[in-house]
Amino acid sequence: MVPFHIDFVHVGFHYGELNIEDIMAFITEQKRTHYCTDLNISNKGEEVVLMGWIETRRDLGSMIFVDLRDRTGIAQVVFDPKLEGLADSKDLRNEFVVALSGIVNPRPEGMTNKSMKTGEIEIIVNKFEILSKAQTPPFKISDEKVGENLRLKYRYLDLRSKRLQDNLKLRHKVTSSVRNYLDAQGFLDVETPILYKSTPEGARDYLVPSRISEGEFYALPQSPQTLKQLLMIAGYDKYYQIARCFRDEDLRADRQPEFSQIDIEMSFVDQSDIQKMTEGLVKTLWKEFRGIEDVPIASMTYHEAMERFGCDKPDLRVDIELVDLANVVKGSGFKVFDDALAADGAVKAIAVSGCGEYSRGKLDKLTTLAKHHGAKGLVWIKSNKDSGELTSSVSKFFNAEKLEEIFNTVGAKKGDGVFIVADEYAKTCATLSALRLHLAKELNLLNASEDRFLWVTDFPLLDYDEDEDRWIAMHHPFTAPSDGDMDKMLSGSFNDIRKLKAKAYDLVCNGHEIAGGSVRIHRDEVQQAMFNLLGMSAEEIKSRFGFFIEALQYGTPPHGGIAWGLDRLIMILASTDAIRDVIAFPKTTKATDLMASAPSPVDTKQLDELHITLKS
RNA sequence: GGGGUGGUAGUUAAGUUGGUUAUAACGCUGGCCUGUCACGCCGGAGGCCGCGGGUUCGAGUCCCGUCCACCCCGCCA
Repeated sequence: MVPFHIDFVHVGFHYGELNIEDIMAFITEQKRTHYCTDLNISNKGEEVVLMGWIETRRDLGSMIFVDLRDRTGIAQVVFDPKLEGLADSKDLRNEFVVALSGIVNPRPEGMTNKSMKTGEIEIIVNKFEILSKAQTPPFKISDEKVGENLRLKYRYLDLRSKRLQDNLKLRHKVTSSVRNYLDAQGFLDVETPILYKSTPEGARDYLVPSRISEGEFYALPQSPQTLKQLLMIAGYDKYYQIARCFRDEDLRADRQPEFSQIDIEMSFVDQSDIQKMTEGLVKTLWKEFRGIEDVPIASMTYHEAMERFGCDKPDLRVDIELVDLANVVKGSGFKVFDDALAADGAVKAIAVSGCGEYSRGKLDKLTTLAKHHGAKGLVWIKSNKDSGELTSSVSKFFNAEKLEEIFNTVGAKKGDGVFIVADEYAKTCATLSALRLHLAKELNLLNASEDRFLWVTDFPLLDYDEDEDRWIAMHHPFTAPSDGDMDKMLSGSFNDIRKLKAKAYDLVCNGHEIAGGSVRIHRDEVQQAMFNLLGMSAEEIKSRFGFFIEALQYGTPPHGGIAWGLDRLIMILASTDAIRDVIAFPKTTKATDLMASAPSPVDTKQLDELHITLKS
């Protein structure tokens, strides 16, 4: 007798009603022969054993149809409750778990269901057992309209849905394919620690207090960056890992606090070798999962991307580009434009078809959007779609000819709207880039049926951090400067620190950065110079990265690598726009787990062991 | 840290200028039904209108605060 005792009563039924001996007898004697969707007309007449969940039941009195669901999908099973041993079929409810045996039967003439994979057959049940009852679920598994907070709380129910099962199956297949690709090229899968060292450069770390070393902390890795470089120093040459990474920053639709990277590093290579290897992987994946032979991958420099799209990860599915108006509006006497140009800023514009008829209200909304991105305002010119007559928010300042000239310079046509931003270069770019994407979505100008890849290369080496009043690494502090800039960096003999370029590259797909990498610094004096540029004292360098600088001195091969955002990759392949849809147990935008209620308070005893006292 | 959208039955939503007992569909539940597949038919139960204040004779509705979810900015090398 197997112990079977649950001492609480659920609404509507009691678990004790189930006979555990019958249950165990059934699953001991009757092994599952098929998954639901394995079955088709060729199995006609076979006796099969299925196990799964009740998706729906249709009780017609002396005949009960049940859609049985398992990992593969759904098959219709038919009960006659008058038959011996089948009376309990009257009690079946949604999400009950059952085991059954029956005969595969072609459905009667005219009764097939073409929308179902198994719609030509049904299983006539001759024996079954309820293995587990279920409370009425808080939502129907197949209901796609249910709010996400409820689905996150009952994630294990939502995971039963076809949508999430398909996504997780896809994820499995993609990672398998990635592993096969890299394995075939001689890459070695090496695991690196999750408990590691805090390197407060870049994202905020998740910290783990040490019990044994009082007052000291581990950090969860933001990426295995230094570790994989150490593996190169150790001679492992070609490394990869599907690595879990952690960043304690605010979340977005495509950002989770813990996520997976396809982390890759290679020795004795230059940038083009890494790009070639990456392109091979893209093409392999897109062939396998999209059926596209030799998917094209464009390339442009960071500078070009900013000039043309105002963004370092442009979505090329949107056919709108930024146009520089400096030459056209220079000395126009319009203060907003003149001031921006005088302050070394920019005046740029986009032309958008279909905006010529935008109402004042809509234009005001766009102005608000522009202000949210830091611009002081938004200048618009719109063109009547019939007459082509121009109206503008700045018609007081420009005569008709000048407006016409601006309109034409931007490449606008009859019925288009032109939007102009004059501000600091970065703000101008950011605003128009956001506007470009917003309008493309609003006006359905985005060709969602194709994926557009783009390499963005030649990133600046450094970026200025206004808050901290210092230079920070644009990619990360291990990124090598471009060949021409190496000596300048070492000698400090550069005129403009902004102009130093990095051997860094991002792979962009549909406006998502799906992979990013760089050739690394492999000489310790260069690495030292880099840390110096970042304003780190000798002491800081030693305590944070001393081990790494030292390691560089023991024979470091030239090396570089790339890391893919695995979740974003799957997201694109699954055609969803939320990263939560491709992660089994995701967190909310406040980084909590609604199902398990994590994070949560802990016992004082636990805190004591960790030598931690909470403020207040 | 800032901005936006939403929160009404188990679910999804409606709820008018503040005014009787807060609606509907689905789900749940009892009954009937041999070809359903969004089964159908007849009946029933089900509400702290997110939470806390306030205004008012009267608040789901107006005001203030707060919590939660989602989207965006900052942030995310």
